[in-house]
Amino acid sequence: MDKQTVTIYDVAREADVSMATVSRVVNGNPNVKPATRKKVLDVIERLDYRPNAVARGLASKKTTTVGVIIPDVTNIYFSALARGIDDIAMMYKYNIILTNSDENGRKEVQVLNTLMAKQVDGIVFMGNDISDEVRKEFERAKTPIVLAGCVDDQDQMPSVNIDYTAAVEEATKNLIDHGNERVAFVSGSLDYPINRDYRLKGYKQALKKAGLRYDDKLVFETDYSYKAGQLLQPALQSVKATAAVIGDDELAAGVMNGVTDAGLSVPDDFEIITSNDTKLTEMVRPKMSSITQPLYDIGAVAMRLLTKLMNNEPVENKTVLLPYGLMKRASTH
Amino acid sequence: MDKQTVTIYDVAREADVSMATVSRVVNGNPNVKPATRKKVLDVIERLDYRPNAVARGLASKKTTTVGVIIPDVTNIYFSALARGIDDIAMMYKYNIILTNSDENGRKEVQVLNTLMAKQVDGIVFMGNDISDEVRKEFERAKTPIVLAGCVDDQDQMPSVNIDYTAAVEEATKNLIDHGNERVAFVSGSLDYPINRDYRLKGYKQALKKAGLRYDDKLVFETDYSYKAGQLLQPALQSVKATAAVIGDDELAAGVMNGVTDAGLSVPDDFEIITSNDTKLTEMVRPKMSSITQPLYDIGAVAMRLLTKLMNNEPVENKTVLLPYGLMKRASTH
DNA sequence: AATCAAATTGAAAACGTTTTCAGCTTGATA
DNA sequence: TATCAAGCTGAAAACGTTTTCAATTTGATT
Repeated sequence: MDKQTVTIYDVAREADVSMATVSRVVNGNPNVKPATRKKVLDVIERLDYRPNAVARGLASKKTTTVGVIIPDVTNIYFSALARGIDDIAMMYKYNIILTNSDENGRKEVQVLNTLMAKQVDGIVFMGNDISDEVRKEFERAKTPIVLAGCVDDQDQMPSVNIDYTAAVEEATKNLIDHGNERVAFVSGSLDYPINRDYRLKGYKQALKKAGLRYDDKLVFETDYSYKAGQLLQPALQSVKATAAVIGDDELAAGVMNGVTDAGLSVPDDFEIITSNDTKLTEMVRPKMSSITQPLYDIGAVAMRLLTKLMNNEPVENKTVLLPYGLMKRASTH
Repeated sequence: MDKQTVTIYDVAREADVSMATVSRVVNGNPNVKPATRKKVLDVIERLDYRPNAVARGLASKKTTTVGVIIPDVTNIYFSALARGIDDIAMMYKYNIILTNSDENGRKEVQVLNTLMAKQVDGIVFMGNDISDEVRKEFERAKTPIVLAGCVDDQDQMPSVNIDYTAAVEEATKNLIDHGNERVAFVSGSLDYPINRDYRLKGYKQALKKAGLRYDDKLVFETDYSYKAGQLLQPALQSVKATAAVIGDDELAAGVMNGVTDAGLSVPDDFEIITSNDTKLTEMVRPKMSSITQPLYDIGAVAMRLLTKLMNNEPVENKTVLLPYGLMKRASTH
């Protein structure tokens, strides 16, 4: 039934050497006489021997596997990060255990436990928020953890992000400079520090510098979904907003289509700047102006940082900010 | 440095029982006296003991981990399947090792090897094609494999799909019924059986039944990308196509925007039906009519099927076809 | 030929579980 | 009270590697 599995012991016997020697050649240890190496390699080939990574993991206490916690793979923003993570992981011979958390604290805790149980060598965590329970798990972890596209308001964890405050400030300023006096701030939950402490702060700063009064009627807290955006149009109109900075591309697409479907023109009647510069921004009409973020790179750099941490290599800067930009497309003047 | 790790042995000692008993209570084996169970659970709690899944995997020969090979997580079609896979996996207490293959045969083979080395209990494979080398790896695998959104032209592997031929035939017929005599077929590589043997076949059947001549000038073979679609407009115009059935939503969005940007009207001058019914179809203007597929379910069902295979449960039907539909939106009359 | 360091090798002990099998308890039944 | 089955429990052998440490071999040097 089960296909026969050949072990290091079989190879040792056939090659007439010890397991230790086989282990050495498999692991590329140079302390093996070339002739012996060849002999062993031949047997390995003949028997079609594959080292068992689980046994290896147990003996060496390294699994070459890292955990990745993602809110939802289906979200184009996070999947771009995930792609960066996986590519770099592969480059460094790691595999990735990917799990969707739905930003659900309980699920996150549970997943963290499973990952630790599986002895992953490290973890990349994505999400908008780090709940207290999650933070507690982070602390008990025996394993390095880095945050990607996820801000730590207590500034303890290694992380890779952009300067959301500055980016939103710049975007808001841009809209104000176009003559908009009532710029809406459309965001995901303000319980998330990334929105409350960073993005909103940037928005307020821009207002202040422009001498505009902050009006919390212009702040819209919703969830990151296309649908939510679409339904926002009446509310936006009722507060006389003529522009919006929006925290997520799908949400922005929703807002834009809501506005457009209501017969208004983007950008003539309503200007929009979104935040993540995913490929969605180019697919939608008009194309959306956006804060640009190096999405793939955020994931890639996070994973690279993690490899250093896992190797106990010195790390100059544990919280890295990647450069952002502002990409003008057709949803702004 | 390394935080102390507590083992089953420590628990056994503290609770004054054997490892076997600890193992039993951890695994919920009923053959333990309630008093003993409580005693052990208390110690587990006190020492904060977590079973080591790697050791467990070695001893039990089960890792509760499955491999998932995906062309690109960033592709909204595949990420929808992936989400279905992960949810069901979690429901059955499995984790997922996710790796991007880029449809690259060599990478696929390499990944399969890593997955087998890591002793995954099963594999879900996504992709447009199964190369000979990949098929060979499938055959040596000691582990069940199921295909999701991936067709096996040799009809040997367990798989979950929709009836692409019938779906494309219906879509094409719909376009023809609207009076289009020159319906283009825009597809990914025709090296992929899913396109060559299934979708194209449906297209031809519809033509035939409508008494229209098959013209290979109307068949466009390209890659699944927005950009590729956008660039297709001049070619489509030069062969006087007035409608198209398109094999991928991003590609379709590209075609549609290409057509629109060239000053033509969709659907008045050009009708479009796309294939995957991802959320993109709703975000784009006009919204795209599409063949509907239960994307999430394809992944979910594939994973469910895999769990049965992993448990050696009897399976009635190894190649399942889920129902498809046709969703009329604004890109067709 | 003797010597010594370096290069190669192997024996055996981890690694932390599960699982088998035999033995011990227990309580009910005859 | 003797007997027996059922319920619990523990000892120890896997599982398939890596790793340590000592032993052996080798080759150059004197």
